[in-house]
Amino acid sequence: MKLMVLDGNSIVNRAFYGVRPLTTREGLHTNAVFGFVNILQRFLDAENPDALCVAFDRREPTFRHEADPTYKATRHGMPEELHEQMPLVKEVLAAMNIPCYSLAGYEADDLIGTISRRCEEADWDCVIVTGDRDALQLITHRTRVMLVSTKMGQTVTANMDEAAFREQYGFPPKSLIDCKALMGDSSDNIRGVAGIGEKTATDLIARYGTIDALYAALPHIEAKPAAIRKLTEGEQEARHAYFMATIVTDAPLDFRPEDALCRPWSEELYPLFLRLEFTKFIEKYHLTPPAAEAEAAVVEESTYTVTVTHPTTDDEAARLLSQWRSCDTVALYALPDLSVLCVEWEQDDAHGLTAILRSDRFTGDWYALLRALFAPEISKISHNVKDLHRALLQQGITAGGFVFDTALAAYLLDATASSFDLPALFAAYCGAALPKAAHLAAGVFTPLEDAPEAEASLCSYCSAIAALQEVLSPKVTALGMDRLLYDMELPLCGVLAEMEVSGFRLDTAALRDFGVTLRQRMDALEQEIYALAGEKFNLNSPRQLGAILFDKLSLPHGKKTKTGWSTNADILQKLRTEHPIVAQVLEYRHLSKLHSTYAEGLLKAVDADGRIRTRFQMTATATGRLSSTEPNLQNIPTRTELGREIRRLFIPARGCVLVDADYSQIELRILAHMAEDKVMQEAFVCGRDFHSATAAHVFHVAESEVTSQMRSRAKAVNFGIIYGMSPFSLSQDIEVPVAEARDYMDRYFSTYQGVRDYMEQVVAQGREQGFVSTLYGRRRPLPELRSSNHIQRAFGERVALNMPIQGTAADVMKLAMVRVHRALKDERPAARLLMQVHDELIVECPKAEAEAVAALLRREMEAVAQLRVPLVAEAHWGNDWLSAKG
DNA sequence: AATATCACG
DNA sequence: ACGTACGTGATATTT
Repeated sequence: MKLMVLDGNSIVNRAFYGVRPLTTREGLHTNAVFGFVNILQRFLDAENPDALCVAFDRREPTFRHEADPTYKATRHGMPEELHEQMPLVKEVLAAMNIPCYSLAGYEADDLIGTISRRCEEADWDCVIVTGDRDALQLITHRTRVMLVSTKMGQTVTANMDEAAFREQYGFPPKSLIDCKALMGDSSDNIRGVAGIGEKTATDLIARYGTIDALYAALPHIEAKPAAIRKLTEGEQEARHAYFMATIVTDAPLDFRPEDALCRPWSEELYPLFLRLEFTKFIEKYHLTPPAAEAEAAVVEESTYTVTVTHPTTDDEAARLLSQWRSCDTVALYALPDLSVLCVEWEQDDAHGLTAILRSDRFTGDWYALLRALFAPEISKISHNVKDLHRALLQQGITAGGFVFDTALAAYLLDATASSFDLPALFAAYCGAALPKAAHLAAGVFTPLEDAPEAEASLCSYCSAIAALQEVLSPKVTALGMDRLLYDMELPLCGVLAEMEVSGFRLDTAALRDFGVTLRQRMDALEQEIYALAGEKFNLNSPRQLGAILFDKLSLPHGKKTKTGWSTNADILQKLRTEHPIVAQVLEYRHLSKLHSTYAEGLLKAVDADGRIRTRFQMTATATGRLSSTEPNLQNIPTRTELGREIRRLFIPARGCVLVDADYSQIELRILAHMAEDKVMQEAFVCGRDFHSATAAHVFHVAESEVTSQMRSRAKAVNFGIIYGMSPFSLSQDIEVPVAEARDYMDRYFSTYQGVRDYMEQVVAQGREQGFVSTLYGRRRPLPELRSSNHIQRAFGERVALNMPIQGTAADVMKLAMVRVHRALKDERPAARLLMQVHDELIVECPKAEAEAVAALLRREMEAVAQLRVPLVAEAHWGNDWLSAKG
């Protein structure tokens, strides 16, 4: 039999500092609980013990404190965010039916010592899980310690048994107490023998085993006279330290190993994890609501859901449509291909009327039904409205009347949430789980009548949309985000859907050729590299490359990664002069990226009509930006000559041109506006080139005197400011000493004092409010700003500086897209928006309209906002993306 | 599934 | 004494 015992305080501590801050939507900190459950689960899986328990310290003083008031006096108490999580950890353990022990006057260590001895007496094995090396003294032939530590942000464990201990220390585990008696322990504030450190102590104990033996032999031991004197003078301290460092193994604890035998988890775990928003765990362990609760839900549902109808004829549909037109709103849930629709609405105080419409069972005109349902006259709330818009557009229907989107609302409330799918939102905001998505399982909805669980889950998803809207919409209003939702995000859905459907034409033949050329050059380089290395290896494996560069060729290595020495471009760039192989590798990497991601990658995504269609994600970023996936068209190369060749292959439809418009320095302009920095605003109002103007100010020269180096450094600082840089990171970027970088920053801030004050203010306000926000009220929660971990706090500060700027720019662009779309529809209906790349829009239009469309783009983009500096957009056009960029 | 690298704004 | 810019997504390798 085997028992596992955890040092609760030690593991919770590690979890707290190891896991980034997590809070529930209510603001409850949960990172330590999360990390604790993770660690616990990991060891349960690995050890599979028969019994399990956890020991905790008490807050009151122990017998050691009574013996010595200075014991642990240098420790500071735990931070509040950690403290508030201790009861939660214990709640979790209680719900898992895992016994917890603590005892007045004793530390967790003493209980663990006692528990391990009781195990041994009962002929059980014992595994101790802790991060505290002190526990190693408890190792015996039956007791092991799993020592948890953090290496490079990764939790690693060392399995310490008698052999492993002896190998590391050179003496038996019990002698660890003797060793500590001599060297002391600074973390517990135990002094030990003055002047004896780790080295001497380990050495002496390895030779004599115990302090008793050492002191008995003291007069004639082999050691420096100074050491002997120190030992003689320090004997009393040594005896005291021995007492302090000894873990008690016979505490008066009411415990037998059988008491801790593993039992099944209780039903309380589900509601608890739901409250902590640990939906990942709920899924992983397949937790389900307690039976009583499930019953209640069924009862509630049966009184709530009055009727489910299955209209199949035009007449039935027409009756429903007229009802829906008179409704305030209807909730709508649809399968991705619109083959099944579920509508829920209220009428005359009857709740939860539900209709399920199936294209395969519908005898009337399904297309006409779609047109009518998605006309603006029916106000609809749904989840992922953009995707509905797109599905409808593919059937030739331009939808209207979407008045709410549960995913977008939840995104506005907390853009950092990990998931915005319906079950996750329902769990977080309605506190209950949605039944399994049986209606989404392949083929289930064909015989719907024979699959009642599929129909039930379909209805409950639709119901969840209605329920979520009730909860979310007042929250959105309360946080002042109505404009963001109703005037920005919702109108954008239709615009993005059209862009996704339009796609971007690609010169596929030329792309194929380009890929072949790249492949040939890669093959040649590969051979040269193997020749230089003197052997063949996998060039795409950073690990194998590292072995060649740093082991075989013994080039100087820079940074370490988790698996070896870093071989990234920064490092290789610095090694360029060391060996000819380096430049070849860099060249190979460059070609290989273009080949696999762009040549091959894009070809795989081209549709039959020669156009490539991305998907815009509206809820992916923490700042409010869009993202582009499958394929990502927001990272098409532009920085190298060869890379730009890819852009040349993005072309307009026949008879058309591409018009490309981008905002000039939008983020810096927004900074000048938000910081109300008069000097920076001035530079934008009259300045021709903002980076030169900055350089002139910072270096105290006339703008005509600015050299290209001065300008490029000023530019680096300008960008760094937006990212919340430190002198160190600036120095890395522009490759100057840290002191010089600091000097630039000092000068920058004395030039732009408004920016300096703004930066202080935005961090302070973020810390107080717990979030930062854009000009339009978009928020990002920032629990990191209150973290007691300085690395996390520093990260929070950089984010606090960046998000309002990046996010405001994203807001401006979203408004611009809605305006541009509307203006094009009104004035240039033959033109269409194709792409957005954060500060850039691409439109495809008839050749003859290029100039007019360019003017329209500039006009609409600049008119979005009236800032204290001009908002400037530039537009060019051409026969491919590269030339259209101007 | 995690890691390293590199493409973009 | 730390560890280093913000925000993304795709690919290939390795576990």
